[in-house]
Amino acid sequence: MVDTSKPDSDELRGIYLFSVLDDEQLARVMNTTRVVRLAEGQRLFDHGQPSRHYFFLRSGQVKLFRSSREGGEKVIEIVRSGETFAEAVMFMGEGRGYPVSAQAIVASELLEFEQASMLGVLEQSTPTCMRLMAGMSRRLRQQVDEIDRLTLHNATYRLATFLLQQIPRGVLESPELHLATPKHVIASRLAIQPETFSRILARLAESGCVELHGHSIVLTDIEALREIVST
Amino acid sequence: MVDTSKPDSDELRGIYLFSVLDDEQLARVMNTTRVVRLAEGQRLFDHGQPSRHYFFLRSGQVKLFRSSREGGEKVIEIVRSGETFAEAVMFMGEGRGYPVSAQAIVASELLEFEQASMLGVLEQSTPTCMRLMAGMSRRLRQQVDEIDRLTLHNATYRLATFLLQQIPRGVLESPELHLATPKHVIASRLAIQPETFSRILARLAESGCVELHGHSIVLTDIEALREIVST
DNA sequence: TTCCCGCCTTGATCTTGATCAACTCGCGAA
DNA sequence: TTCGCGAGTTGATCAAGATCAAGGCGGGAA
Repeated sequence: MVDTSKPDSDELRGIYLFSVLDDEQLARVMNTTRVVRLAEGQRLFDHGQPSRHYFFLRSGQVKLFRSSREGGEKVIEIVRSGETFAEAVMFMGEGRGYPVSAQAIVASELLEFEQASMLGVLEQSTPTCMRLMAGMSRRLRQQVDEIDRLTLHNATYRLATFLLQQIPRGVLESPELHLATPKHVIASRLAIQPETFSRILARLAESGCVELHGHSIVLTDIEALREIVST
Repeated sequence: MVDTSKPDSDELRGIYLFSVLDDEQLARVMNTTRVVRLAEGQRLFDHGQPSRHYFFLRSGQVKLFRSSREGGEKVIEIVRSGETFAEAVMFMGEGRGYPVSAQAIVASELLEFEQASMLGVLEQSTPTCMRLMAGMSRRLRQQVDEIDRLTLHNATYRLATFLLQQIPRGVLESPELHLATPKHVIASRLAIQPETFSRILARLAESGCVELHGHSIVLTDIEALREIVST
């Protein structure tokens, strides 16, 4: 059961970014920490809005996205519980604001931290700097992978890649995936229209790669999916 | 005239990332620094290759790109003289290697630094950590912008955005741009095929936005370009 | 100077995925 | 239970941009 109250130091130290802070540093972070609850569909922040906080998702699901004037929407990332986000924004001050918008996909509970206090802590804790840099570096690489997929590969490839990534660690054959996220959100994450998403999935089922049961998908032929991805 | 020999401490301190190091730290960096010269078309490193160095481009031009099995190529970034690159790779160890390939577009001269020595320096210099994090944060935001353009906007929008970004600081009207880079490389940077790139440029000329003179482009109607971008 | 090669352009056609439209299904509320 | 609505599916058509093909042009080498 997830705690729905003020965080204690144990919970904070369980967050990778804070795991090496001493008591005094942790206290500084904790002083400016708030619990935030979002209803389904509720916005946390908007693209361009001055950024003063970063977040840890205790429970629920949050999407980070960009929207265009014409009503288009591209999901940049689906944040899952146990992850932090918007930490990297800290270093641009309030300059250009958040680079994306954030909205709860389902009712969610978050911890909100102040950038200012963290900056002070970073000055003192080199190991924490290293942790933060490692995280940013990983995300940078993921973004390059994303651009690669978007420009060098088609929609079927992207969907197959996504499905393979969803396989839980350790499962070797015919895993059953439960989509905890509405399909149209996943479609946007993959830069595919919902109709096309549905059609491609149907085609994969047709060819025997997968079996569809509503929100659950059985990958009946992983090798075939790997084949699509390695082309 | 650019120095073609071993760098001195003045040159290194001119590099933003090193600008706040003390003499001893700078010496450590300098000890493992090499000068690298690349002929036009020469590779510096390949995607996936174990990463032990990062670089500063003294002169010339280098492209960072991804390629697909089918021969497709997407330019992720065009590095210009005075810029550093591959610094962010430092934190993943030699884990998955360079996330992109690097190749000289024209004959280039670079400084090559060892990641290992820099990691040691970072442990000691919090201000340098801050600089590095700021740089990574900026790049992260640029990548989000890139994904936004690729998924939410069409090729004409991307090209117009590119042209507007090329306007030198301070120039207000009808600037003349000199493309220092082959058009097919710019096309790849924008995820457009060379033919389409050429056609769109022709259409912009047709409609009076720009005037084409080989590698030089006069933006005769900046407002019209802004209009395209703000749609 | 001439030749040649690679970059660029232009034209014709094709393909992927978007768009428009209609319908089904399942679920929550009254 | 029925209603209504949003998500998802399926079908028909469309359009942006890719691909295939054929020159033109310009710069470097001999």
